[in-house]
Order: sequence, then C-alpha cells, then structure tokens
Amino acid sequence: MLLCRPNFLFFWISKQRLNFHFFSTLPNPRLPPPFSSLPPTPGITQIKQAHARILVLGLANDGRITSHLLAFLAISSSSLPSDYALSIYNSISHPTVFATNNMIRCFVKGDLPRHSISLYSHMCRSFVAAPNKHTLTFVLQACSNAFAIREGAQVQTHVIKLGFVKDVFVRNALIHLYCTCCRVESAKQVFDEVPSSRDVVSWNSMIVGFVRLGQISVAQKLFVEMPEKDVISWGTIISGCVQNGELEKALDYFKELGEQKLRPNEAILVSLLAAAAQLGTLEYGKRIHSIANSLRFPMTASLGTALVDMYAKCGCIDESRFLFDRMPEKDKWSWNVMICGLATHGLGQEALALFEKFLTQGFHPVNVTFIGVLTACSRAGLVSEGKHFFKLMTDTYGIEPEMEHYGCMVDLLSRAGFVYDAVEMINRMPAPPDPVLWASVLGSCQVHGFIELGEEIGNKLIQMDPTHNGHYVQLARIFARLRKWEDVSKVRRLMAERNSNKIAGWSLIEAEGRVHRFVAGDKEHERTTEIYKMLEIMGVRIAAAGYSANVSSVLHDIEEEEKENAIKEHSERLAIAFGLLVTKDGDCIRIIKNLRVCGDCHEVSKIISLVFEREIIVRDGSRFHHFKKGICSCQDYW
DNA sequence: GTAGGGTTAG
Repeated sequence: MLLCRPNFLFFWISKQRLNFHFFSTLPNPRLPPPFSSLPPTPGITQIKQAHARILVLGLANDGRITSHLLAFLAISSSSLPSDYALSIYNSISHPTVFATNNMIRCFVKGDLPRHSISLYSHMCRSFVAAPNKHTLTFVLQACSNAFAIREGAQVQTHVIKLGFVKDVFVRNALIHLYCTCCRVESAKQVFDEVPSSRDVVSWNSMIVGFVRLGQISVAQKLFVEMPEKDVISWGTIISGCVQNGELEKALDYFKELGEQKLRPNEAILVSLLAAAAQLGTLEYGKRIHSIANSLRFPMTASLGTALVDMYAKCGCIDESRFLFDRMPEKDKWSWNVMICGLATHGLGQEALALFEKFLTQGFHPVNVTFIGVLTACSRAGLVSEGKHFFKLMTDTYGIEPEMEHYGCMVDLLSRAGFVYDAVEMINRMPAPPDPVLWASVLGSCQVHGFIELGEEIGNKLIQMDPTHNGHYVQLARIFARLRKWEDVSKVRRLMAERNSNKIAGWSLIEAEGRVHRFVAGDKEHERTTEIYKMLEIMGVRIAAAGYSANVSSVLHDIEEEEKENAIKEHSERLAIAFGLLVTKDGDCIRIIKNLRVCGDCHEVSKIISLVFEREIIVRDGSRFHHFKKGICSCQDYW
C-alpha cells in the first residue's frame, strides 16, 4: 500500500465503499440475514483512516482524491461535523463541480442548509463550471430543509435555464420542496407538468404533501391511483392516517399490506405502535410487538421507544419499564418517553429518580423532559420539588417555559390547594393564558371548595370560550355543590342555547379480539342483560363492603335515588361489569376513557378491586389509575 | 467520470 500511486489509492478508497471489511468480517449476531445484506455506508473510522493515509502519502493536494473523501463524508452513516468537511474542501485549490456538489451535500447532512444555499449562489456567481443536475437536487434539498421557498423557486428558474426540467430526480426534489413548504398546488403543478418524468417517489412525495395539509382523503385517492406502490408508499399512507387521527384506517392498510405478502419496515411498525398507543389497544400493540420479533427487527432506539410508549399508554407501565431497562440503545427520546410514562402513571418518585439518572448519563434535558418532570411532581403532589424544577429549567437550562409547563405548575399548585398561588402564576405569565389553565384552577376550586373564586373563573371562562362545553359543566358542578339547582339549570340552558352540549363520555375495553365501547346507560351491547345483572351483583357486594353512593358529581336536579341510578350506569361501570364477565378470575381489567373519572366511580373502582380481587387500570384523558386491593395509584389526587 | 430523491413516534 505504501507504494501505491494516486490512482491506486483512488481505487482503494472506492473499493472501501463497496466492500467494507469492518462490516463484512464482523457479523453482528443481533442482525438477522435481511439486514446484514444492506449496503453499508462508510463510518467515521474508515473515513479518518483514509484521510490519515492520504496525508501520510502526501496526496493531500490531489483534488480528485480529497473530493472523494468529501463524497464519503456526505454519505457516511455517522455524522461528522461540517467544519471537518469544509477544511477538506478548502484544501482543494481548484474545486470541481463534483467537489462542490459534495460539499453542498455535507452541509445539508450537517443540518446547515443555509450554508449549502450560500455555497450554491457563490458557485453560480464565480464558478467556471455550471451547476449540474446533482447540484440542483442537493441545493433543492437544502431549500426544503431550510424552508427556503423563495430561494427554491429561484433554483427552479435555473432548472429551466440549464435544461434539467425532465430529470426525474430534480423534479422530485422540487415536489418535495413545495410539499415541505405547504405549497401543494405548486407541487402538483410540477407533478402534472411532465407525466413521463414521474416515478414512485414522485407519487409518494405528493401523498406526503396532502398528508401534511391534513387532506388525508386526497392522499388516499392518490395512493389508490398510483400505478405501483413500494414499501415507502405504504408507510407514508399509514403514518399519514395515524397523524390525522384515522387510527383504525391505518390498521386496515396494514392488514392489506399483509394480504399482499409485503414485508413492513420499521417506520410502519413505529407508526402502528403510535396508533395502538393513542387508541389504548393493548392487544393490538402486543400483536405489532410480536410481528417485530418474528420478523427479527433489531431493537433500535426508535422501535424500542415506540414500544415503551405503547406499553405505557396502554396501561402496562411495568412492561414498559422492563423493555426500557433492556433496550440495547437508547436516545434522549427513549428517556423522555419513559419519564413521561412514569409520571402519567402517578409514579412521581420513579419518574424523578429516572430524571436524575438521565442527567448523570450526560443527557441534556429538553422542554418535553420538563413536562414529564413537572407532571410527576403535580401527580405526586410534590409542590416544593415542582417549584425547584421549574426554576432549574428556566435558570440552569435556559428553557423558556411554554404553555404546557405553566399548565403543569398551575395544576400542581391548584391541586394541592394553593389556588390563589396558581391564579397569581397565571397573571404573571408573559403570554395570554390558554383557557385550559383557568379550567384547571376551576376544577380545583370545586374540589377544595373555593366557591366564590370558582364562580368568578367559571364565568370568565364561559366568556373566553363560549363554545367549550367543559366550562359550563364545571361551573354547573360548583353550583350543584352549593345545591343551587336554579343556577345549575341556568348554566345548562345557556350551554344548550350555545349549542355546546357536553361531550358524551365513553369507556372502552378490549376483549375477545374486539374493542367494546360503552356510553352511560348503554343498552346497545349484545350482552346487555348479563352486564346489567353483573352491575347488580357489583352493587350488592360493594354495599356489603360498606359503600354508599356519593351523588354530588351528578348535576341534575333529581331525586336522590334517581341520582344513584344515574351514576350506577356510568360508562366505566358498564365497562367494568363487562370486563368482569369476559375475563378470567384474577385477570387485570383495562379501561380507556375519554373523560375524567367521576369521584364516585373512582371510589367504586377501589372497592371492586378489593372485593373482586381484581386489578383495574383506567386511562382517562391525561392519567392512569391503578386500582389494586382497595387503593388507587393516584392516591385520590387527580 | 465519479454522486442523487420519498416514509418514522415520542
């Protein structure tokens, strides 16, 4: 090798790319056959080795060789700082188009798209050689990443002038640019102009554009129309459905993918896990997990994190933690997801302990991390800790508090009964507060009996956001507590007039491979008779355990006995009754709710967990309740 | 003469 002449080294470097002995001679036992056959890209070690050799051999002045080094940097799997690439580029006395193109690429890769654009414009002004089709695709990529729509449109004029309008790569880069910048009409124009210069990537990019705009039906139409689909097309439409809340539709597409005997990729599994997490469908999530195992997907940070999140959101915090502790690679998002998961399960101390570990591992907390940390404090009632972390976030880490952080703090203070401190915090906020913050104080006013303040806030909220039904309900609850039934009906009338009826509460339970959804007083289910019989049995057994109904959460001005009936048939009671019917003795019952658990159902669930010896896990809008042996993980703090 | 595009949650 020492005797090699420039051309030979040139060949040697090129060969490195085709056959990396580092990858091929060290088989990774974790990687199954389909993955080890993926073409490897050069890593940092190879590039630095090659660079060192170039320097040792005194070939640093050979522009052709150093240009290739740049090309390797641009496609390298590991990210090297752009200034390393730039120093190589600057060492080339007469950079060619090839070298400059690769430098533009390196800047894109190094997340410095503005530098790419500057280099391109410098190239246009002073270069002897004109940009070629590669230059145009790379700089258009940079424009997309920088959301530089004006510069991108200018590049489009160069595309025409230089005669690359029919190049499919250039066209696709343009489509991608316009879609990223939400200019889907412009993208569609490029797409429609030269139908012969279209391929599967053009279609995929157009689908992404419509997904971003939330026009999921148009995206689906394109998906159906496209002449051929690849795995990315499927991934795009599936993730598009998940992003737009069409969760069941996403699952349907996955089924179709399986029927076509196509192998899903990691992105698809990650999207489906997100869908299962949002729906709270544990059985479905588990199925995706076993598919990932049977297809021998390596446990990457993103797949692992999606699994940790899915298990946490489906109520299995232990399984979630188990997987997290055994993930072979974790990134900061894995930690964030785990911290937030523990927090929503009311495991405040564990969440905070993990946060400490996160810091000692050298990770830098981000705004989401503090949402988890502050939620942990709020759920566990740790007021002074919450104040400490809020200060840590702003003073030590310089993170500007966002609405969510204020939300956690207001929640923390008001839940703990410091309602006036919470009001003060809202009043001191730099930005106008989200009505949700006031709603959170209002909720605490009701719980802690700050009736006058509650009335004031309730009226304010109704003025701020007259279409939000929740505010009317809260205010009505306060009046109900005072037994001011006339005011209760006044508020309810107002709510009806403004056409903002209370969102129907529902509870969902997954059983026998299906999702069963109940609303209060539901009689639609095919096993209604058995369910109502079970409700009666539940009533008898919990009464024997000393329970009497707390009816203050029922708003209507009705007779006591009727009130008791109304809460007896709340959707979660029906779901629990059904759960008791269809699951085995000792099995855990998992329920997903869209609204908050009412005080009475919370009490009943505790007693049922004791007398029926069942663990019951309820996920409501923002937290988990683990009922076990007569107590709840939220410590009645919600 | 060398190279290039699209999907991923939290």
